[in-house]
Amino acid sequence: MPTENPQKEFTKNIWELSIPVLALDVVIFTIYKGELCIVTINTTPGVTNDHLMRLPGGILRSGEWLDVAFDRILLTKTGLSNIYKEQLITIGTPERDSRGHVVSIVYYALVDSQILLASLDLTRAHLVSIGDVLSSDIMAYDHADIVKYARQRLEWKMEYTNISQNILPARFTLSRLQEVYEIIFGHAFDKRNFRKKFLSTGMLHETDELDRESSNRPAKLYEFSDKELKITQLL
Amino acid sequence: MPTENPQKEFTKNIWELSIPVLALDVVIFTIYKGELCIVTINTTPGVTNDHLMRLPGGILRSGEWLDVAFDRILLTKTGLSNIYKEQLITIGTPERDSRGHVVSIVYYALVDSQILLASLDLTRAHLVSIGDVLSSDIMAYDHADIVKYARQRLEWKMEYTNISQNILPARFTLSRLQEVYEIIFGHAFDKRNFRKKFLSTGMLHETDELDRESSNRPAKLYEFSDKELKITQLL
DNA sequence: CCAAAAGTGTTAGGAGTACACCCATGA
DNA sequence: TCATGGGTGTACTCCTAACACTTTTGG
Repeated sequence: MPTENPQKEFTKNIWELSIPVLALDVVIFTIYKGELCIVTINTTPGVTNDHLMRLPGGILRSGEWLDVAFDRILLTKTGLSNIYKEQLITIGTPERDSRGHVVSIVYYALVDSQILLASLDLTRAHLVSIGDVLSSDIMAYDHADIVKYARQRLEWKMEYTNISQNILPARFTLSRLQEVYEIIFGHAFDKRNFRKKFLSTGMLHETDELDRESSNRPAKLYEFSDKELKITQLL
Repeated sequence: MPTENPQKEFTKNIWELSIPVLALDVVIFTIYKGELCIVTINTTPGVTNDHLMRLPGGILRSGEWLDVAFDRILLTKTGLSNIYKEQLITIGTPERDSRGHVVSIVYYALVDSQILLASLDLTRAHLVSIGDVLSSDIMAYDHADIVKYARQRLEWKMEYTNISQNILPARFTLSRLQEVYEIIFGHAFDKRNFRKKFLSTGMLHETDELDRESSNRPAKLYEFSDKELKITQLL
């Protein structure tokens, strides 16, 4: 039963209220060692089968804006902050969590792996490849289904928007951009056509900087001209 | 403060709880008298400025599946049942409702106007054209913004799926289908190209029935071959 | 027989796709 | 000088878009 002061014993009593509890979960995508990966955290021991992973998530507080809750939960669960996100879906099946009725607002997010690794708290969070998530039962609740759905949405969005900039560093070579697309779509693209298409959209801006990392011919570095989401058929 | 028996005094006390209240709202689209319209209901007197309309909506109950809540709220607020819907977005800005923090899961739905008019409870619900919704301040809260967003999503979905079947009767003429597209997109399409394109997708199935309503040459009636959502570039 | 909507093909231009060689650099 | 990835153009095919007349019916 609810207490006289619900704010004080928040986590203890919310499960006993007469309305569903609102949670927020996020599928954080990055590209790491040539694979599309997501960030997972350990499940609370005792609540689900141990050894299972879950998506970073937490409970929304009263009066808290969704964006604020997102940042708070992201930071406390993974150590990350200020990453690109979009709302994906809200899931409300009552049986999802054994503790009570949880309705979960799910986001997906994109982050460059360099930025990710610089602030990810590896004592709590891990990187798992999409292949592993979808082929083995390592995710608790229905989180593997959510990841599958998020991956599909990501693919669609990559086809007709400039969101790929959020999974890359600010400056990148066209070969790297193409590699990102090939990893996410799971097949190769023709180099000349890919460049032609992408450059013709006007979404990219050529810098006067060269990539000096490789021991081959240095590649030109590009950046996206618009930081905002822009819609253009790409592939 | 919460009572000893929150279930009993449900609507009175939920505003005082420590977590946000979850609501469900729906933008119901139909085509009526050559215009794209939505269903609105009156706002509760005293809660907002009177004379304002709002989207049909209600509070989600604990343990209630989203689909069940949707059907319940739809029926009690409008008299409708069993209509096509998709989840649109979840909005959680704390200031939306003056009574407290409401997080609202918004759906959009499509229904043929004949079916709509057969069961819509006109004492509580009304039809308003999209033009009126967007050009005048007749919607309470942020509901006009939601409608605008829903209309955009509808347009996108019409471009590459077979959802238009849900705003039409089971059998319809190609001219009627084209008219629906012209109303929603706000411009004319070439008759021959439109038919060619639509028929080439294989989404339509020609029946042996003719439309005998008009005083002109009777048109063939078609139906969609798949009831499920099917994805194909259309326009 | 007239008015009104149904129904039907062709062509020209643009976009997409397939394809192979030279270039610049560091080791 | 060699290995490696960077960078470029063309031809063919397919899809898109523009366009006008004949057919069928009810009144």
